[in-house]
Amino acid sequence: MSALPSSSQAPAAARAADTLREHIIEGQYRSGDPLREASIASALGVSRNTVRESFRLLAQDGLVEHAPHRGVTVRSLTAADIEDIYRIRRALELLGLEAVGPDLPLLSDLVGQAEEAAALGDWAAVSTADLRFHQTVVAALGSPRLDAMFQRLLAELRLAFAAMPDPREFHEPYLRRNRLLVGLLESGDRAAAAAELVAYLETAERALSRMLRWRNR
Amino acid sequence: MSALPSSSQAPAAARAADTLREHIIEGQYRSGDPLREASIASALGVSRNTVRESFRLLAQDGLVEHAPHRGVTVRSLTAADIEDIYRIRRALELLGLEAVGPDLPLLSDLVGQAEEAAALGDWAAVSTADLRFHQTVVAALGSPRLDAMFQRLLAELRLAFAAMPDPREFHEPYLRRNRLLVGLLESGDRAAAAAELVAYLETAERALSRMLRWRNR
DNA sequence: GCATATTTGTCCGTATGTATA
DNA sequence: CTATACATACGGACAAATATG
Repeated sequence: MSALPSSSQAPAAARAADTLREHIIEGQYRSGDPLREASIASALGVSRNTVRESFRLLAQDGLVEHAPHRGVTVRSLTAADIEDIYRIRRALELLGLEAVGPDLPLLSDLVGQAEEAAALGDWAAVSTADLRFHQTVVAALGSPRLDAMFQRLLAELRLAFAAMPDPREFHEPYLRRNRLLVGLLESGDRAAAAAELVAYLETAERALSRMLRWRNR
Repeated sequence: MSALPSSSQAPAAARAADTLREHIIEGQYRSGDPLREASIASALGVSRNTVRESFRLLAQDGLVEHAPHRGVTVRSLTAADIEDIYRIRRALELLGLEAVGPDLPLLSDLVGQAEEAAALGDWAAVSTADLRFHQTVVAALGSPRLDAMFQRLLAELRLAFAAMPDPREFHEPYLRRNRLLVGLLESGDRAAAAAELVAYLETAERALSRMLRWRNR
């Protein structure tokens, strides 16, 4: 499933990419912000060459954009991006739902993790557990390539999550919905589970595109 | 639709990646072959830094693998890879087929290009036109992300194509099948078109996995 | 539109660590 | 186990493109 942080003995470029990825996901840079090679190099204590390599890695995740001679900027999502992402989510997660079987306890456990994080008010952790939940649904399809693609997709989504003004208001409703979804799956009611998933995605997409429209004036 | 070669004034890393991509696709390196930074740098007349950056770009296409402290090697596909790729092709191209409409003349034109290339015995060009044909089918879905993913998928496939002993025997049958497919679409018989596409993919997958099994002892 | 400052693009030399014959 | 080849990483330098006043 990857998405693991690189160990301390991993290549410097990978470690640099990890810290930058975290900073971006946590919203420490805003969409469109330029990432200057020199300042980041000195901030992370690595050379400019290493920073440039880490940029290429981040570009693979869709978290930054690279424009020749203008450097990289934090990716900024448009309304069309949100639409595209959620269209694909609907298609893939619905397919995945039909294949979910032995992973059900894992899904239930992930909802539990999200609930614990919510109790602590750690909405970043809630978000992480939520995304891992949906990644697990897709993983039921057993396709490494779809897994990788979906992971990039969710990484992009975090850009939008980071821009949400009230994380709690955004993430809290999904706790109950995911719990409900697991219940429906456990009771074997696939049709109802599918309907609930579609409704979930619909709600999230609306909230995000509303935020985007608001943010872009 | 991208996949365009970088212009001569593009960054050196991008140009180097283009050259290497072409070499790999044309089968000048065999699967598993190591790509040595130093030798490639001197061969292309660029610095090792630039070569390293180009490696990161090629990794995005899935054409090379990067192992820490062991450098990059030309990706080698397994039977599981072929299976995964064709499962996704079936799903995406069938969806795309339903959305094909105003692109029909373009599809017909691409088959024409393939036929011309075949007449000249240029099987690499036949392969390119064929892949572009299927890329166009998926493009009918109108999703930039699915387009990008599909392009990576087809780039990986070319690794297997390059390993085919007799390109003509492999590619020739698909000319007629694509022409047939366009005819069925033009006559509006979507069901028959879908069936033909599935049969096409089945044949190709079989041929490739047979080759893989033979090649790996 | 021009001159200047900033930043990226690219190369080189070198030192260190890692894997393998 | 040692030797060697190679990747990793740094820092400095300069050219080229872009942004800024």
